[in-house]
Amino acid sequence: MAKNECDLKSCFLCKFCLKDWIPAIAANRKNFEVKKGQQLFKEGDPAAGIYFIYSGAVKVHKRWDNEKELILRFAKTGDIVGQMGLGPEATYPVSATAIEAGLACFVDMEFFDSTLNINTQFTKQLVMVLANDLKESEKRMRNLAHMPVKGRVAQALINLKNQFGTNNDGYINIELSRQDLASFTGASYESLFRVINDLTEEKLIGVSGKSILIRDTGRLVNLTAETE
Amino acid sequence: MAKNECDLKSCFLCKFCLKDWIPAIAANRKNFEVKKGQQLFKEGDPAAGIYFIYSGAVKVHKRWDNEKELILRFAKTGDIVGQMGLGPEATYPVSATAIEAGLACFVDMEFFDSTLNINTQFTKQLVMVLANDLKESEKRMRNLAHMPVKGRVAQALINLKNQFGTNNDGYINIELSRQDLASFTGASYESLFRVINDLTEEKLIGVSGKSILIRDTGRLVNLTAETE
DNA sequence: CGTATCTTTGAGTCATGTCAAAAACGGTGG
DNA sequence: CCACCGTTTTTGACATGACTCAAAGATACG
Repeated sequence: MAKNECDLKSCFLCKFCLKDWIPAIAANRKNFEVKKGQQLFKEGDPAAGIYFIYSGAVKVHKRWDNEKELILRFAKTGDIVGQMGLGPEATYPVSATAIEAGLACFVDMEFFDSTLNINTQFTKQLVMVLANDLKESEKRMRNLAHMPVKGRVAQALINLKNQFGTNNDGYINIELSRQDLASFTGASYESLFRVINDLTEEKLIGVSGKSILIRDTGRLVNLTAETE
Repeated sequence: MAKNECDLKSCFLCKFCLKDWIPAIAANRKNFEVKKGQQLFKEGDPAAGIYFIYSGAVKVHKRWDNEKELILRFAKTGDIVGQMGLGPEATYPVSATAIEAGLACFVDMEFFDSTLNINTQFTKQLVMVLANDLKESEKRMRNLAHMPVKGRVAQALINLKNQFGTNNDGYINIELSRQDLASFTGASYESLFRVINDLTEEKLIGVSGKSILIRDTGRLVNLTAETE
């Protein structure tokens, strides 16, 4: 393999980049290992650049009140993190923290920006990614406003299953702390706990340690529609 | 003015488009008047294309439950609507309805897509717009999860003032029904009503019909920080 | 084996939504 | 100009979902 080609198949950056631009990427990217719990950046930091996740998992979250936070979304292999640092404001509006060790790639904003100027296909792909994130965000926003906690937990579990898939036993392929799951659904720790209990008793899900198994997708989906 | 040049200064599409692409735009766009209350599209509709708002005001909203909705954002002169129709899903995930009469421009998805392929500057601008929308959306999401209604109303009023400005008397330059204001803050009609009352009594705002005047920005901003 | 960190449970409180009904408003047509 | 009807505003009472607080069990861990 040529030294200046991307050796990582799931590199969003390389996948959609011009052939003759790839050497420049190789020269400008910084690959590095990420430890569990490591913070890639936090809200308020100067927006230094964009991160591409090769492996592992990262939570993107936003604080409220020094105590509470909301997890906005998760990024895993092939996803981008830090794109909200784009635009005139020079700081990240959110934080990004690894929940699973892995490998990431950093590209500084200046180089990223020049890529956007040069590479239409890449920029277009970014538009698609952002449009999708926006769609998801607006859907969750609506849910936060109108859907009760139980439905939101159901929705969160469905989303997690879609994003991370399941292992051999059918358990969702991500281990989240209860606290993180609560922050992801926008509920308190205790509320989440009780709902998880309910769902287990009603046999909609199964729990083993931190792993969660969806037993009855149909009824879980019903919870997300509720009054309809 | 040449017939094939864009005659509308606030056309996002033309402003960032290549000179030699503008004739193609002129041939492919459809300008039309929008009446108050007119629905540009509704969620579930096939994503036919993108709308550019020249004048007037449009709300972008998402239903819940046939009764309730959340207003996600407003679009006015220079803004784009329908961009969430981008991507593999062929339907709009939201609705767009005029709250003020005005002028809009429609470009079908196919042509829009080919513009994205050809015009890097335009595509890059779109990235910036989307990144900004995403930022705003995620902020509001966090607020919906953790900020009490009063703070959200305060935030909504501040946002409206920033987006629409004020008229000679200092009143925010948009007339929203109370119902719409409630849907925008993610609260019930009655809750919104009581909060507006409170704020008026506390002399943070003034109300005249549907128009609202911000009297004390400082204390209003405090409400959005609350416990900090 | 003791200390710290999570889990689990219970009880109490409060913010917000719901429901219902009265009052005010606005337009329309006679 | 007024009587009427539909809509929006305003108010009160109430129900309840969800958060908070606090404390007792577990579990991990050095």
